[in-house]
Amino acid sequence: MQQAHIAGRWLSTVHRYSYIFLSKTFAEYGIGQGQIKFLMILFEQDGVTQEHMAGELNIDKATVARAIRKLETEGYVIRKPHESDRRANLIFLTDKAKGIESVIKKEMTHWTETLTHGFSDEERQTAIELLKRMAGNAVKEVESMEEVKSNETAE
Amino acid sequence: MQQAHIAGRWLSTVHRYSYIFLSKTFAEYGIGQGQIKFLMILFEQDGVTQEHMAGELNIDKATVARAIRKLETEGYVIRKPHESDRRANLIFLTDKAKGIESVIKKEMTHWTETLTHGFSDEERQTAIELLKRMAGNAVKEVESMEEVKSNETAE
DNA sequence: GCTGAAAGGTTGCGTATGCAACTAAAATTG
DNA sequence: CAATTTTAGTTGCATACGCAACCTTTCAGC
Repeated sequence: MQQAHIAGRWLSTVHRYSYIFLSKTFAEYGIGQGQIKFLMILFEQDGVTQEHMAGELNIDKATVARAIRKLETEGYVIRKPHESDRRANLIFLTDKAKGIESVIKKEMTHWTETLTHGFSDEERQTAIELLKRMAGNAVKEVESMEEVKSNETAE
Repeated sequence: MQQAHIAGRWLSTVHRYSYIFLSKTFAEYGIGQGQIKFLMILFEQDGVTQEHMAGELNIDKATVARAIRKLETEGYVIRKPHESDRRANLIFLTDKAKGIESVIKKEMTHWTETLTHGFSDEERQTAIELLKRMAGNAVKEVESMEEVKSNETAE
């Protein structure tokens, strides 16, 4: 085996090039790479809170707030106040967003196919599964670091 | 198979949590996540140009310039003018950097082990190999997009 | 050897992100 | 039910990054 610490390098390269690709691809729609993931969530389940998205994507709620605001400004989503919890908003797709749903999904699929070009079906499946497990491990580790920290300050 | 476009989600989660972990881990040394990759390059080969690093990591030369400046400010590297090419600098590690080389490598290995927790040796190996191929595919695709663009403007 | 193109670096600007601090509205608890 | 804690969201600040424009220096072609 090579140096174990080399994994992060490829990960970081894939991430940065995904950023470049998605930014260029959706620029003509006024959508940045950072907003796509929220649209993808909404395509699955429309009308959720920002908190829900933050939890679903394991992303900071401040980042959610800004991404949703940008999408709202561009006319892709609207915020409706939650009827029984006045702290929360529910986020809904507009027709403008629904109109480009298929384009977005097509490009996302295209990018995944690009990344896994030359992979066998099995390798493609394995790649996704291993990445999912890595994501789970990453989240668990960082959360355990935070627990340690909050226990310390509580003493 | 699930939706193909789901791969990017895990990728992005792993990347963001790597960012969080590495930022926290190296904060006490005055080193950010963004500088680590350059130190790793220098641990392999000391005394290279910024251009070399940009090529090696497929990273923008402006980002290299800023990361190296930060490392220089913190006393981890020095820039020496290239003796035969007055445009270029050669970047060398200081003793301060060499003194924490083992710590950095240890933490990087630890993080990789965390990400691949519960993986068999074969899965760990596969994960690294598939990521490497994905990175290669990503770079190739974006470069081909740029070629198309420059051909268009040249006409 | 000039001239124009290419290469190495830097800086300005914009985006995506995390963290900390904040507000306002629930929810919990004594 | 009043006081405290938690939750949903926003804003300020800092970091990492890409792209474009720029400056020097080097190189290639004539």
